[in-house]
Amino acid sequence: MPEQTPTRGRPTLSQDTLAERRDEIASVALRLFLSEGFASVSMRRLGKEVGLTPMALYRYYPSKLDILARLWGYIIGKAFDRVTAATQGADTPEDALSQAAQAYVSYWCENKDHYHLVFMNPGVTDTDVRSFVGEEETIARYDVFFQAVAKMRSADRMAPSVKIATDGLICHLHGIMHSLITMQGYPWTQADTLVADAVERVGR
Amino acid sequence: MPEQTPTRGRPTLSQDTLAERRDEIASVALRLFLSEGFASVSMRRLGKEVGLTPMALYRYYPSKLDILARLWGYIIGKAFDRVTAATQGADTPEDALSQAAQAYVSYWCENKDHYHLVFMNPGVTDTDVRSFVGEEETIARYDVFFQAVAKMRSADRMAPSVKIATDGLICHLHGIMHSLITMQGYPWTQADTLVADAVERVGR
DNA sequence: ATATTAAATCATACGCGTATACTATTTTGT
DNA sequence: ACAAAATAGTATACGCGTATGATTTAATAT
Repeated sequence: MPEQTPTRGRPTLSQDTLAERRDEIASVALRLFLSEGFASVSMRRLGKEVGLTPMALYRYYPSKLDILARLWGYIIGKAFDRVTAATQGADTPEDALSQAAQAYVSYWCENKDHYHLVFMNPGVTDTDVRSFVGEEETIARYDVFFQAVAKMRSADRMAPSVKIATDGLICHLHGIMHSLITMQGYPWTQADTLVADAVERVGR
Repeated sequence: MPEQTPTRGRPTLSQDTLAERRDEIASVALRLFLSEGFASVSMRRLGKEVGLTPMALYRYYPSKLDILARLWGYIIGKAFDRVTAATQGADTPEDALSQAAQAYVSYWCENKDHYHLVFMNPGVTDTDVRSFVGEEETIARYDVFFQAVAKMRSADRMAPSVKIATDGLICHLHGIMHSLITMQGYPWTQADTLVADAVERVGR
């Protein structure tokens, strides 16, 4: 039953205009969320800035959180732009991985607001995150780390040991970010030392 | 200027009754938050269960989040009860650390709701967290890990290398928990493998 | 006794995200 | 031209956390 379009009645918005308006909303939202914080920007406010009634926004996104989710890809993209840039100047595989890790962690630590937007969000449910992490595009970004680890070990990128080591490293880096950002009262060792330590381990 | 108490007017609640009612509220809140989730339990509902007007709760806690913060110590305590119990049966320092790490991570992974309550909370600000992590009692709990690492290396618990290694380990474990719990769509290596990997590294 | 004072408590109200029910718009079939 | 139909958009309302101001309570000074 291929859900055929009805012959009468107002037609749905074209995919183009739908996408266009979603983009418009997302770009305004990005600006506002970054400058004033996710929680502080209300749907009423966002609607006003975009030129829509608050409820009209729901024609384009099912919830406020979904608007945020749309920005994840963009923000993660920015983080990885810095990561890949950092690997360019490296002359050894070890150095490349080290640079990548430092760049990744320092991006999020320097942009705590981005970190909160992506990793620490209010009421982000499993399915929400799944829809974001599940995006091929986003997963693909993390391949930089797999490549770097594989090259460093002159192993195949698909080798099980590379998978374990890289998953471990990514978790480790996330843990450093998460701990240092969210538990600022604790006397942590400084980030670059922890990252260097984490990377060293991957080299066996 | 020692802020002397006025001679007229209704006296403030005694520290005892204040503490008593705070405890009463906290225990009802714990029950409800665990069974129905933090977000789903409204202050109106909590007030009704405790036998107070919603706004009367604010005489005892400045915000809903502060009620939650009061429960952090309790929940973290439960996690560490399991951690210390796990180290009892161990016969080598290596084994003790391994058991401790596995117990810590599995506690949070098995009690995702507790994890969210403590580590992933909506709108937890820096100062909020500081007030919780800053509590001597909570910080002291983490000493199990420092002790275990020190013993394994036959080093002093205060040695800088022990500090770095243990901070790194704690971050690593937090990262494993955080990543596996919040990004369930990603094909992670399973937790115990990652934890074993993390622990092995601390042993040089 | 009673007025005075300060704390405790409560009632009301605000802006939030958004569910729901309504109106407006735009198309096709007659 | 116009009725019917289906989508786009809007107005209203709900429960939320909680700020604010009014009311009640419990003590002392007269």
